[in-house]
Amino acid sequence: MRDALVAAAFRLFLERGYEETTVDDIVALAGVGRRSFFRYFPSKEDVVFPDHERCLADMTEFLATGADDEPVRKVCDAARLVLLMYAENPAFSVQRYRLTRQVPGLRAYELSVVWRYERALAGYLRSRYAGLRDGILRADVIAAAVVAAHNNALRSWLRSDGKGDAEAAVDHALEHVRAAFADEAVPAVTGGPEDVVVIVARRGAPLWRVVQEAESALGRG
Amino acid sequence: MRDALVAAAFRLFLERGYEETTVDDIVALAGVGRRSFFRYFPSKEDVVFPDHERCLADMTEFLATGADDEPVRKVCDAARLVLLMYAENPAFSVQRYRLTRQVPGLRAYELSVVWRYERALAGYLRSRYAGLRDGILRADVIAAAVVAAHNNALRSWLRSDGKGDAEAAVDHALEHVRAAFADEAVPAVTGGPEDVVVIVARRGAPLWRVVQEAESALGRG
DNA sequence: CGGGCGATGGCACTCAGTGCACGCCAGGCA
DNA sequence: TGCCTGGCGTGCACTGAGTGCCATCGCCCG
Repeated sequence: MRDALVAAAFRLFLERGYEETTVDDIVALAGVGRRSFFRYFPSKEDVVFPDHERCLADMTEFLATGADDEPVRKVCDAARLVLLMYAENPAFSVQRYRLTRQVPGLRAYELSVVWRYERALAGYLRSRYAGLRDGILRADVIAAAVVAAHNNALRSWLRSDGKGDAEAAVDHALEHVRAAFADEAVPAVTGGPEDVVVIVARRGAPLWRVVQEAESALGRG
Repeated sequence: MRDALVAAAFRLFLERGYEETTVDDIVALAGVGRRSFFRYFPSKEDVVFPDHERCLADMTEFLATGADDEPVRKVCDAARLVLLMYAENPAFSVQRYRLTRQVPGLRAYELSVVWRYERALAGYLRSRYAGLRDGILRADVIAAAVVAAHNNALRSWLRSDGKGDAEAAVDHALEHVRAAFADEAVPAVTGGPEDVVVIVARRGAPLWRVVQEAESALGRG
């Protein structure tokens, strides 16, 4: 029933546009009652994002379990869960991307979905950084940066119709964030002509990590 | 007329809640026709954010003019414009904050407003970083981080009913971001005590630049 | 004084979303 | 077998946001 409604909805959305399709059209095509639509989807927008609720639950569970000695790495891995959901069904994801790009209402809805992911990441980081000076600020900024990097890579993959290696692109983007905010060492990547690199490491950081970051910052990693 | 509608709307929103107030109620209190409401505000949500359109225009203009030798500093200053708008009218801002916190629809709308600010910042940074390796990625991440830091400080100020120094809080938050992503030097600010610093400089870098970067990294710039 | 003209108001309409009650069907029980 | 019950789907009527269209009114200009 759910799947039938999603299928009917997307057929019509792609055929004649989102705003030009009414809920009555969808239920007529799916052969079900109008009232049933709103049983399965609280709003017309929800039918466009049928799998985010599950993915958000997965992310929350992921953040609540397992090792977490490196919070930044953990939230990067959590973000990758979202990419996996998109990559599960590239054709569907690309179609939805085109739809959300040209329908302001859907873009706004997507923002609220992304916001919930970001709050999940930030909530995890806040608890991990509790007690640190500016821990909450740091948590919010890192969560925002991770989401931005992930979405940057995801969108460029979607724009290329799902061709190319999405995972590699996301890994590359997240690596930038991880590098800028890593919990152990912070390689300084500057924007201008990069003839000077400064690396600052905490006392107590494993030497091999410092060496690794140095090599990476110097482009010889 | 605009102001009258905003005043009437907020009186009712605070009195009996946002969702419990219809547009008919607002126009009845303001003594104008229902059709005129939608002339001034495209939707019921817009009446809650009557000044963001102007602020966004101000920000866009600010980014398009003046010096821009340090892009990160520039976008931080642009973000401060938003704070100024909030600080112009603390009582109103606090009321609106309480409203948006408890009405999901308004929160979603606010997200789309924030998103437009973020895209303005990112667009500026994208043009400044054009040509750099991963320039677009860097632009998006920095814009997201700046917005997150700004909002973190802004919200904690709003939560305290507009007491305290909002500008100082935002300056502090933005300084974290500026430090992490500065265009010239990138001091690595981590959460803990930074009592050891390792400096690596590329062969061929001017010595004065190395000294400069080191001082900056050590927070003595 | 008459003719635009821009701002306002009224009216009817579409469509999303909701509350309510009815019908249907499956399963437990005497 | 007949009955009760609880959940699921459905039809219906209603509210309220948002829109298109046209009438109206005040105002400036020739």
